[in-house]
Amino acid sequence: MTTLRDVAQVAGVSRATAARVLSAPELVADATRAKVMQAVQELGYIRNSVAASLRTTRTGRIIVTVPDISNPFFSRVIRGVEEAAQKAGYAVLLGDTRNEREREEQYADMLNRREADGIIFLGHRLPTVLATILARDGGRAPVVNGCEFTSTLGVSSAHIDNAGAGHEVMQALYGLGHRDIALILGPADSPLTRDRLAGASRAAAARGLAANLIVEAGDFSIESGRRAAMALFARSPRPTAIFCFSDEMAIGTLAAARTAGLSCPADLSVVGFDDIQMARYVDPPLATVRQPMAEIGRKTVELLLGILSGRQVQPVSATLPYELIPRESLGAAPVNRLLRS
Amino acid sequence: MTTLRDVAQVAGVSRATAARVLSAPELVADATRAKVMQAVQELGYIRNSVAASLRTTRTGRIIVTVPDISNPFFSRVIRGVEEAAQKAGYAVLLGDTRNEREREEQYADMLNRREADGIIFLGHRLPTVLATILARDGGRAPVVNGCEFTSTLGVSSAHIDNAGAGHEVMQALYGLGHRDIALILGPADSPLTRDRLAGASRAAAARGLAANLIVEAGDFSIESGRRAAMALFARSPRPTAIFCFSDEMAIGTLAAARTAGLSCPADLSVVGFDDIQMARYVDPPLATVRQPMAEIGRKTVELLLGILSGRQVQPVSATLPYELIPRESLGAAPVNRLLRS
DNA sequence: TTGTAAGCGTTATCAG
DNA sequence: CTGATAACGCTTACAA
Repeated sequence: MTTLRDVAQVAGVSRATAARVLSAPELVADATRAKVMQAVQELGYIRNSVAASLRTTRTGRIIVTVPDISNPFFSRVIRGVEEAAQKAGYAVLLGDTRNEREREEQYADMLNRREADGIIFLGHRLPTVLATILARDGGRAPVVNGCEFTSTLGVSSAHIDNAGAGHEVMQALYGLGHRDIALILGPADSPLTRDRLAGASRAAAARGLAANLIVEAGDFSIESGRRAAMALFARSPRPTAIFCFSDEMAIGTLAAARTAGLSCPADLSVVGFDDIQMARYVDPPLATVRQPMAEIGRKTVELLLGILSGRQVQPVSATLPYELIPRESLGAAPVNRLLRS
Repeated sequence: MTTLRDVAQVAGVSRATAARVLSAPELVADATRAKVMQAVQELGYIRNSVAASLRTTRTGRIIVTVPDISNPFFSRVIRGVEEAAQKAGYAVLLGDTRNEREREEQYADMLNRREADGIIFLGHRLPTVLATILARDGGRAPVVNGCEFTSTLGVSSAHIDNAGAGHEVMQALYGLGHRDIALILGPADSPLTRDRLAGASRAAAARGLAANLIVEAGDFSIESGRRAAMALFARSPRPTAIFCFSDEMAIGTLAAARTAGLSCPADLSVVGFDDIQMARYVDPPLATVRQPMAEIGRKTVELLLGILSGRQVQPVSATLPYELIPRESLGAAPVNRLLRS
C-alpha cells in the first residue's frame, strides 16, 4: 500500500508538502506541486480516508435511518438524500430499522462511535441516544428528521403541512357530496398520522359531520389497507369515500373494493397519499396528495449540512408544498345511495 | 470526549489493559476487568471506531451499489443485504448509481480509499476500479455481484437461473395455446436480460416459433413497459401474450392494455418477473416469476463475508431457486383470434 | 496477568 | 513556500 510518505519520498519533498498538494494545492509552488502530482500518478497513491478521519474528526458520512426501505415513499426520499449527500461529498450509511426501536438505537449509536458526522432519521421515534445528544447540544446537534415533524423534539425537520393536506382532501370529498367518509391511518403514534387526522377532523367538525367520520388503523402497507377496507365495507352505512394515509394502503383498498364487487369511483371514491409512481398506473388511476419526496430528502441533507458547517445553530423546520392530484378514483358521491345500500 | 486513556487512568491500569477489557475480556483478571468496566460506565466511554479502524485496517462497513433504490425489486434485495450485514456486525454504505457509470466508479473507488471492507454491486457493469482489484487479487478480492451473473467476470455472485426462468415462462405460454408472444426486455447490455432472452428463444426455437417471438426494449420501469406495450399493440398480428422482464413493466403493460381497450387475460396474457409485493394487488393479479429477493441479498453478504474471513479464495456462484407464480393475468390464448383481430 | 512502546497514515502547528 | 514534528485514539507485539 502506498502512503503519503512514499509519495513524498519519490517527489523529494516532505510529507507535509505532499499533503498540502492534495488538500490545499494553491499554497504550494507550481514546480513542487507538479513533482508531487507526478509521484502520486506514478505510485497510484490513494488517500487513506480512515487516517484522515482520525486526524480531522470528520468522516464524510451521514447516517440515514428509515422504517422500511422497500416502501416506495421512503425509497424516493432516500434517493433525494443520497443525491444531495453525494453532491456535497458525503456518503450515506443506510439503516433500515424495520420500525424496531432497538435497531433505531443501534444506528443512532453509530454517531457516538464516530462512524458518521450526522444523522437523518425518517421515523417518528427519537432514539434515546439522540435525545441525549440533543439535550447536550441543542440545535447544534447534527440530527435532522424527515417527514415527521414535532416541534417539541427540538430537531430540524423537513416535511409537508400534513394537517393542511388532511383538511384539503376532506374538503374535496365534501365538495363532491360525500358525507360518510372513512380514514385509514398510518401508525397511531406518528405525528404525521396525528396531523393528518387533526386536519381531517377539523374539516368534518366544520361541517357538523364529525360523527360520520370513521377511522380504521393501518400501517402504510398494501395489506393493511386491504384489510382495513374490508372492515369498512362491512359497516353500515358503508362509507362512500375512503381517504388512505398512503398510496399503498389505497391500492390495497382498491383491491378490496374489487373483491367486494364495489366499483370505483361509482360506488366508492378512494384517495391516497404520497403520489408514488404506481399511483397513476393502477385501475382506476389513484387520486392522491403528492409529496415532494426527493425534495424532502434533499432538504433534510441541506439542513444537516447547515448544522455541520456551523451556520445553523437553532432547529429549523422546513415545510414543503404538497398538492392534491385528482384522478379517476375520486368522484361524486353516489346519488342513489339509499336505493343501493 | 473521553478516550481509552481516561478510562485507564480512572481505573488505575494501563491503556493496553483497558483496551483488552473491551476486545478480549477473557485475558484480563476479574478484578481488573471490573475496575475497567466501572470506569467505562462512569465516564460513558464509547470506542472511537475511526481510530480502531486505522489500527486494524478494518472498517466494519460494506458498500452496496444499486442501479435504482426506488425500484421495488432492488429495495427488497437491499433489505436482505442490510439484514445479513447488520447481523454480522457490518454497516451498509448505500450507493444509488442511477445506472450511471461514473457513479458506479465513484462508489467502487471508496473501496480503495478504505471506506469499506468490501463491495456488493447489483448492477451489470463491473466498474473498472473493481476490475483492477480483481485482476490483482482474483477470488480474494472483496467484491460480490448480485443478480447479474457472468462467469467471465471472475466475481462471486448470487442470482437465479434466468435462462431457465425465461424458458419456463415460454413453455407455460405455449402450453396455453399462445403462439405470438412478445418480450419486453430489461437493459440490453445486462446478462440477466441476455439470459432470460436466451431461455425464451430456446423455447421458441424448439417449437419452431422463433419467427413469432417479438422483442421490445425496456428498462424495468413502469413507463417503459407501458410504452413498449403500446408499440406492441400496433403490430399485426398483435401478440396474445407479453412476457415482461420486470413486474413494473408488466404493470405498465396492464395499464396500456386498458387504454387500448384490451381485456386481460381474455385478449392478452401478461407475465411479469420478480413478484414484487404489488403484483398480487393489481387488476388482474399479475402472474410472475418469483425471485427470492431478500435471500439474494443475504446470500451476497454471506459470500462477501466468506471472502473477508479468508475462507473463500475462489469465486463462487450461488444459484437460488425461482418459481413461476400463475395468477389471473395469465390465461389461454384467445380461440377466436382471427375473428377478433 | 499486566505494562511498555511502537506504530496505523494523515493533518496541523510552528518555525524557518 | 517548505520542513520538522507532534498529535488523533486505538491495537498489539513483546517484555516483565
